[in-house]
Amino acid sequence: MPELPEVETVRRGLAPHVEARRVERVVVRERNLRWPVASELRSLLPGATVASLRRRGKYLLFRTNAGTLIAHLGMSGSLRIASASEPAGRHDHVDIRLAGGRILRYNDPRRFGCLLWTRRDPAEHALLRHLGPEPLERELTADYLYERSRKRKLAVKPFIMDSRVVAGVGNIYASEALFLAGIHPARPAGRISLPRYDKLAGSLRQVLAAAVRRGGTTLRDFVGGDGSPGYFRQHLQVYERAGEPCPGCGRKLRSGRIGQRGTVYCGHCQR
DNA sequence: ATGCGGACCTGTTAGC
DNA sequence: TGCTAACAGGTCCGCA
Repeated sequence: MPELPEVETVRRGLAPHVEARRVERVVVRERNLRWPVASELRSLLPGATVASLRRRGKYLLFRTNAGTLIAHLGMSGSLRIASASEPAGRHDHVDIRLAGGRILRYNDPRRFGCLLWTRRDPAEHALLRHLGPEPLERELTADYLYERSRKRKLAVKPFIMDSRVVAGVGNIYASEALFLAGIHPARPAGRISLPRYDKLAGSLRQVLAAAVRRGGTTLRDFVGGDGSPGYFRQHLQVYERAGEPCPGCGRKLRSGRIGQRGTVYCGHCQR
């Protein structure tokens, strides 16, 4: 479900509901996520007040006066605001009840997500420490991508999906950005010129920003913090469009597996 | 250091 | 209609 634009959409939807709000109670129904749900959610979070909700890559950071809740939605996770009267359903693993009566509810069928805790600067947490630059910030430059890719034989698609290289880029937006930049997804990262990385950095920024503006991409059931779906799906150029005509040249879009992930591309427009 | 495959889970869909 | 296999938006870990 969630890549950077979806996580940012969730953050924007949730922020007004959680910021400056005190946590009253936490109910953990299923501890077994990717890692066990941090015990601090029950020992330290109740009574704490959320100061801010930030995002780093695909991680959501709920900063409180007692520490920071680090949340990742994995592949199928969601966080939404529920009313106190809504009964918990299947896969509703954690409820965080807020002052005012509403509930921040974590649901995750596949349980690839996580809810962790740190009392220190979250940027220094082991999971965040090695994250690459934010693609929507100025720190992601063509020079940076060019330097990091030298001598790398890895295909460019898994290269830009590596969170240590760039934070927050998943399968959908990697596919889309490479199409926009006219770069073949299987091309070795180290065999791409500086000008082409300039194009790619621009394409990444463009596609991610456009997706954020439209509330992300809803493939199955993604909904933002306010419950509405994302509307970027209809703007996808190649993802989910294998066999359809390329928007650029009209030839059939091809599909294959690159770096163990399904990949759609145009064999003519992308080199 | 790099790159690959496996692992964690459930749900949906395609194919027989 | 029903069973099975493949695949799905993520990413860490261990091994070669």
